Amino acid sequence: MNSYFASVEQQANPFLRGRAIGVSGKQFDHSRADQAQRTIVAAASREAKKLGIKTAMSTWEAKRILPSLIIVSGDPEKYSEITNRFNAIFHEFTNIVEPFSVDESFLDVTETAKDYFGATMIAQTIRERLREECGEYITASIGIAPNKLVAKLASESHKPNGLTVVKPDNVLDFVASQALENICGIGPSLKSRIEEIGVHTLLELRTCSLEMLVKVFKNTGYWLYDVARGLDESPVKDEDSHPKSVGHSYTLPSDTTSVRKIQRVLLGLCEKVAWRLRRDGFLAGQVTTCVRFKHLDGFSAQHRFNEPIADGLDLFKIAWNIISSSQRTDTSQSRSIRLIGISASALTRNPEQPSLFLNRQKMRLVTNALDAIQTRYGSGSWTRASLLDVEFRARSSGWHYDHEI
DNA sequence: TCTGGGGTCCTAGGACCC
DNA sequence: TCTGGGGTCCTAGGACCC
Repeated sequence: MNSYFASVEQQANPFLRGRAIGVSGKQFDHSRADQAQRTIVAAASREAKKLGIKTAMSTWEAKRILPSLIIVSGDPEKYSEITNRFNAIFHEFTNIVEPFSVDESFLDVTETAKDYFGATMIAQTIRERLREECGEYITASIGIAPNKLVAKLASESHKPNGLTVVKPDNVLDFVASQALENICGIGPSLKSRIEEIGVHTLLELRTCSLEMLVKVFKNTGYWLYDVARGLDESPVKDEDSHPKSVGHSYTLPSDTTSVRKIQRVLLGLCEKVAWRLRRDGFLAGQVTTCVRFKHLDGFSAQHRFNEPIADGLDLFKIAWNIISSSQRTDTSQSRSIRLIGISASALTRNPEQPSLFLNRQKMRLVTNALDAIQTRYGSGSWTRASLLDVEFRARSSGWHYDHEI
């Protein structure tokens, strides 16, 4: 999809059409639009891009470059709803659909299209269906090729609203015409490592022997050898493969050393993650937390455990343990914290077996009831009292989460 | 007084086992 | 007189993608 979040917003709100808009990475406070806020431009409209706005710029910088830029707060739930809609359209044409990100999917149409003409027909029909179902502002660029590597490259070669076909006979020429960094998987670091051996284009990369590439890049060398030739055997994966991790992170409006604030944010994040785990029927066997300090340095640490969990408070206890036991968050040094993140992984399907422990069974009744409320009334319809920004506790000495949350 | 938030995959070292 | 070889799992960090 092209300028995805921005197009969705322009589709939803006619006032925004034809205007330079930037969709922010999180809630944007328009009452303090003149101040620097800790968010970035997650997507810029076509009009904004023309005027120099780039994805991942801070909104502060974007506003400096283009004061008339309209900042719209991002709405992830809305975007993933549209994503579900277009993936449903893709399923009209093949059963093999691999969502690659919120705005990109791979389709294997080998069986349904038969040849490149058929694939082109499918692409054009998909474009019509997108217009019908999602509106004319939400446009896609499509690439058709013998494999995922080249198809992705092709889809990005003509934007917006492009359709690029690379038949097998043209793969070598097409790949040779591309810059190293256009390849999905060659980022700034790998690019400079490649340039260090005197290779600056994909054509030059093709002259490198496999032995040399493996010697320099280890396993990545095999992949680079294939990339230079437009070879890619990786299959289009069916989407029923379940996620590997579920996480949330939050950048505080201002840095803090307050243990209470940090715990409150962490518990809120754990609650969100736990809710998604339960909603999607998963249990987590590993928790990773990450902390970023004032100057953007930070660390992450993880803990694996034997009895998988999907309860917010359980996640919190483990996550807090990780943070508080780390020497790098030593409270005597009380380093100012900017960001807190938590991620649940080692996911397994929840067999819905009744727990052996009575208090676990009771808690399950409570969480089931809370989940039902959340399903019916939406996220945010309940919260833990300890997440409220109110001083309501009588006792002020120390902090004991078992009692107070 | 600058850089969000959601992910995946790989690597390297250490603990531990036989 | 002396510590090989094969393997798994866990952890921290980094690169990369959108």
